[in-house]
Amino acid sequence: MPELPEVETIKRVLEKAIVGKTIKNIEVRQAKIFQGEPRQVIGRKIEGIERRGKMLIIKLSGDKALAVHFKLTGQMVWIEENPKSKIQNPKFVILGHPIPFAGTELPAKTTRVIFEIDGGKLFYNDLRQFGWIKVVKLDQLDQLDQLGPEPFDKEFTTEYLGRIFSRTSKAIKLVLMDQTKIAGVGNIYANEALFEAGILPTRPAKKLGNEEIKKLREAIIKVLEEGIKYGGSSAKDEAYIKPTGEPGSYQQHFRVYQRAGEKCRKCGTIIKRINLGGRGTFWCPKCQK
DNA sequence: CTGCGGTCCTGAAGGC
DNA sequence: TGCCTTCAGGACCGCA
Repeated sequence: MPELPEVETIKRVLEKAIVGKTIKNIEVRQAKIFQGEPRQVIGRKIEGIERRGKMLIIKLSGDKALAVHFKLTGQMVWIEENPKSKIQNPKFVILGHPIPFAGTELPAKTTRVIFEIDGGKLFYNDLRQFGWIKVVKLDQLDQLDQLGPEPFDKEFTTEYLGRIFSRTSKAIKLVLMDQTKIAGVGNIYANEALFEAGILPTRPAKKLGNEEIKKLREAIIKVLEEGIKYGGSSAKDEAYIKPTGEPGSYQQHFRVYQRAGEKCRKCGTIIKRINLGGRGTFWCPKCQK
């Protein structure tokens, strides 16, 4: 599921691929996914790509933008037309590499929206159709979602976390995943950060000590940076891939996520799993207190 | 205001 | 083998 590092990866790839180009047409294959009028964005130039929490923002000329939320199974795949191809049916390449998209044809059964852009096509695929793409005015972007501070921003301080944690007795993991308190942290990175900080996911937020809060803040930043470094995580049952069609590799570095029954990398104790707020929750009973 | 549970959707996995 | 049920999961909505 695309969380902050996955959306950041998508952002960085698309920045290189489509900024400066014009949207020539939009094919909406699943009406509920695309909210707004395609004709309001057709003909506009892509001026920049940004990320806010788990949302991708495609800034367009004029006062418009496309806001994309991938939810559980959304993907963006950029297929570039090969300008050098002399073949009648132009070969497609992905950012210069003639590799097939995950071994399948595009559009796929799960393709919900196709953007025809100068030089290629951008496919929005979404198996479970929880995601959306909205046409918004630039000045309405902030109203789209009430999001807490970005973990890489300077307001994301130990003091800030202390303040929000002190107000609730909810399990700390649920607070980390609350987008109105911290933008961009989802299930994978909440699990990983709590292991890294040595804190049990079920601990009431208000019971954390100052030293633990400081460690947790650093752990959140550390695991998110790692996630970005490895191009996000394409774990089993997860639909995330980079817009190049390649998977991320952070799943190879998971400390606890989806490792129930396996040995803790630090102490060898068997990793446990429970359901917390309806989400798979993983921890090491020895390393986390 | 907070917190909880239902909802959307599909494919995989489990039960008999 | 095959049908039916259950489950995962981000964010929103309605209700207590």
